[in-house]
Amino acid sequence: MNQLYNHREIEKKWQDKWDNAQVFKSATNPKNKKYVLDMFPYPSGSGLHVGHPEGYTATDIYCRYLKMSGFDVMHPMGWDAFGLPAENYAIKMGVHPKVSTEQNIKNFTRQVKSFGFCYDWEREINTSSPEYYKWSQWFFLLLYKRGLVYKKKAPVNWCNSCNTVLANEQVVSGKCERCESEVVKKDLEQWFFKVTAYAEELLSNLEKLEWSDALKIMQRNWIGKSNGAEIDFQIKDSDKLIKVFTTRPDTLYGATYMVLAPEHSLVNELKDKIENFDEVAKYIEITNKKSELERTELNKEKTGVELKGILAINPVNQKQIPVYISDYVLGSYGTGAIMCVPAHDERDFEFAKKFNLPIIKVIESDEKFNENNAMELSGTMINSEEFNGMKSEEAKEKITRRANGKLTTQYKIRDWLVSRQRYWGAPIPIIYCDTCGTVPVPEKDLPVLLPDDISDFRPTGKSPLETSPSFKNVKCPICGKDARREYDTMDGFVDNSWYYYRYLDPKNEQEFCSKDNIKNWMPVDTYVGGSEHAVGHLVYSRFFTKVLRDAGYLDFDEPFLKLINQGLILGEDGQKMSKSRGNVVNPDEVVNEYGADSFRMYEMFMGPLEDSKPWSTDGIKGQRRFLDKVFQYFYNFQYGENKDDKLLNLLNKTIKKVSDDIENFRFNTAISSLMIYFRELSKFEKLSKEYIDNYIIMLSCFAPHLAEEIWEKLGNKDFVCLQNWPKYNAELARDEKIKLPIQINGKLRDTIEVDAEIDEEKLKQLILSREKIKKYADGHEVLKFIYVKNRICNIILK
RNA sequence: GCCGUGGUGGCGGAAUUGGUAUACGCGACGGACUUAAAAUCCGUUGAAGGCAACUUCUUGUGGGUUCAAGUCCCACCCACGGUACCA
Repeated sequence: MNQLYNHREIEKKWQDKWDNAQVFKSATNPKNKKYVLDMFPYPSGSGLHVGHPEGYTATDIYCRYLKMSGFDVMHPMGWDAFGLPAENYAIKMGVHPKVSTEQNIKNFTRQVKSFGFCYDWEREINTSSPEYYKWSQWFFLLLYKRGLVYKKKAPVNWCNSCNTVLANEQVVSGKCERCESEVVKKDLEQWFFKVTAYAEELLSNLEKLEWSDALKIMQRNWIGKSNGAEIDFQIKDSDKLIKVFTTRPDTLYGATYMVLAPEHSLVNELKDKIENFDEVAKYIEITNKKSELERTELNKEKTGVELKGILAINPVNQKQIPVYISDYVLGSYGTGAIMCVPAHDERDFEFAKKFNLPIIKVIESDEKFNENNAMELSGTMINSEEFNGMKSEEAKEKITRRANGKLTTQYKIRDWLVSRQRYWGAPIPIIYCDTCGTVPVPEKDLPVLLPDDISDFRPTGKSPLETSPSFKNVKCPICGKDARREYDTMDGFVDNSWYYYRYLDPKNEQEFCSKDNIKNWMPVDTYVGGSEHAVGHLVYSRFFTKVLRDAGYLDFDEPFLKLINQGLILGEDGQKMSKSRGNVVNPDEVVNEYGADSFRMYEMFMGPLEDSKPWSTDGIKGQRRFLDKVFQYFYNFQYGENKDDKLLNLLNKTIKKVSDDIENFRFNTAISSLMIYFRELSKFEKLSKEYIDNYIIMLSCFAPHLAEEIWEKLGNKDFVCLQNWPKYNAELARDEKIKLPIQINGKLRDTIEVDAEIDEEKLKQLILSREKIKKYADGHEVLKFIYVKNRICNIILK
């Protein structure tokens, strides 16, 4: 009689039991700590995506394994609840963001809990709660105190649909990462965090992290370090200078013109001297109207306008060269102005061709130099007076000195724009007083609460906080006179740049986290999440940690030692899951129909964690089938005294394989070995405890509910998740007899079972006397006999 | 364009890091059970040829190194991800 495995009953039962017994509570005084962190989710309105439990199952298996192996594990979960998605959802549904966020968190909690993950729920955090965002505001003040926050009017990314500014990291190929509308530039006064102050360290410390090379390279490119020189060009008949940054000071003798970014301040300063200012002004206006996307469009023909009447003087040879403005020069990088060497820079070359500017070669290289291209390699100097004949690399420093320039370094990374003209975020803790100016809110007055007396959260381009009378007016903390608060709120990324500290001390009202707790648990040993945060969250978190270190709160440099990026789970059609494609898989339905254990097993079995892979409903059925068989087998099983050497050998191999695989996050092959062992195991009716218990313990990481149920059925006390992880015995895992493949001239012709310790000469005799081999070998001379121990044998015949 | 990752059966993938390619799972086909279907169980399953034992071919393409290549080297093609005139 087949006994059905009732996942709904069993999973609920064990989740409650774990809860009541508080088995996943983390230690207060860890000796042997491991901090395993998941990227916490945005509690969006659409509920959990099947991609979430992929990473969460991976860390869950790992944590269960670590616990059973004797480690004190920190494994928390929480909600990244502030930010645009939560607010946009609330506006759409016509409710207060607080209400919808609470609903969503409730739903997410139910969903996450349905998988039986071993989180310590007492540490749950919610970034939109005042107890949490008080400390986000405190971080703002800490940075302010340390000179790492400033307010500046600057051209910033503006999303016309979300009606707010965006950080560079939130602009994806010229579009808003949230709503995909085109992003335009606007001149606005905004708050920035000075991430650039740590650019060099953010770059150099990457080396000591156990992150994938791909991810490190992404960060390296984002930080974008370039070594070069700053050189001043005097403007003729003026006391003004054009300062340029170049990575190729060696090409200075080849500079035939200069270009300023259209937004460069010199353009206005030189207004009176520019003979064609009308034309120039028109060009600037057209540029301003362009969206970021249009301006950076690929293969666009170069445009620009000469500043007539303006000439710059090359500091090395006093040559007078024309000055242009063009949108191929960015105002935000370097000095916003460049010297142009068309012979040795592709973009300058294109521009020079179009405007008929002279092209002077100053470097020769062995490589062939096509007349339709710029030669961008290094080589030997020519046309450069006393530097001729010198290696160009060597000339860089010498020419810089000759030009009175200085060697410098530039980074692509920009300071982090943190102001948002939206409601659902932590208010920026700043007060504006007519007498005292910009005044930070005193720490004792934190948190600055989000006001409740706002009815309309729709984005208008100005923060909705401005419409709240209770929020707006405040007394100046210094002089006590009437003042007003900053209306803008902070980017949600501010909240999630430090959440991994708060988990360690979530109820502390005096500090963001006590020093003891930081010492006990940080840094994070293993961090798992999607690669979409490669340059945003992961850069900001590293920045926050470095600031905390310099402020004396901690003594390490990096928050996340090891990082694993799980791949995307695609729809059954191989495309990215989306509502419009109709290929979204709802985890609730899957858990309800097949159970959390089947879901967990399936997602781990799909393939390597890091890979993107398509969902398959048949695939999850297969896992359910396997678990059914396991349940079936153990349902009526009773321990006996029976032993079997072959099975014991396989058990020890399986323990080794599964342990290694879990430590390296290779869960697909771990499950495969668990299946292979079960196939052999199930051939026996009775077996002694070790064949069974060790197996159930291993299985409990992957299918914890089922494993507990079987464990209990077999009459065992206590939870299976509190058992010790099995140790493998190398002696028992070794094979005495091995199957050896035999090749003749590299082709497989035979296999032979031999003693593992057989010596080569004996083996050779044995093999050459075999009928199958004789058939090939007779009449041929054996040129070579290759034996790779326990691997293969290859006979080379003449 | 540049940078990165990857191309293995009908599908997801495995391969001890240079040593029996296709483990494990899915699907498909055949059989058992059933009035029938589902579920379950047993068997077959890279391709081609042969009644057969067996033979030949096969890891994106083309070369190379080696006793031996999915794995190493060179060239190319394709897919995915990142980036976007960064001077």
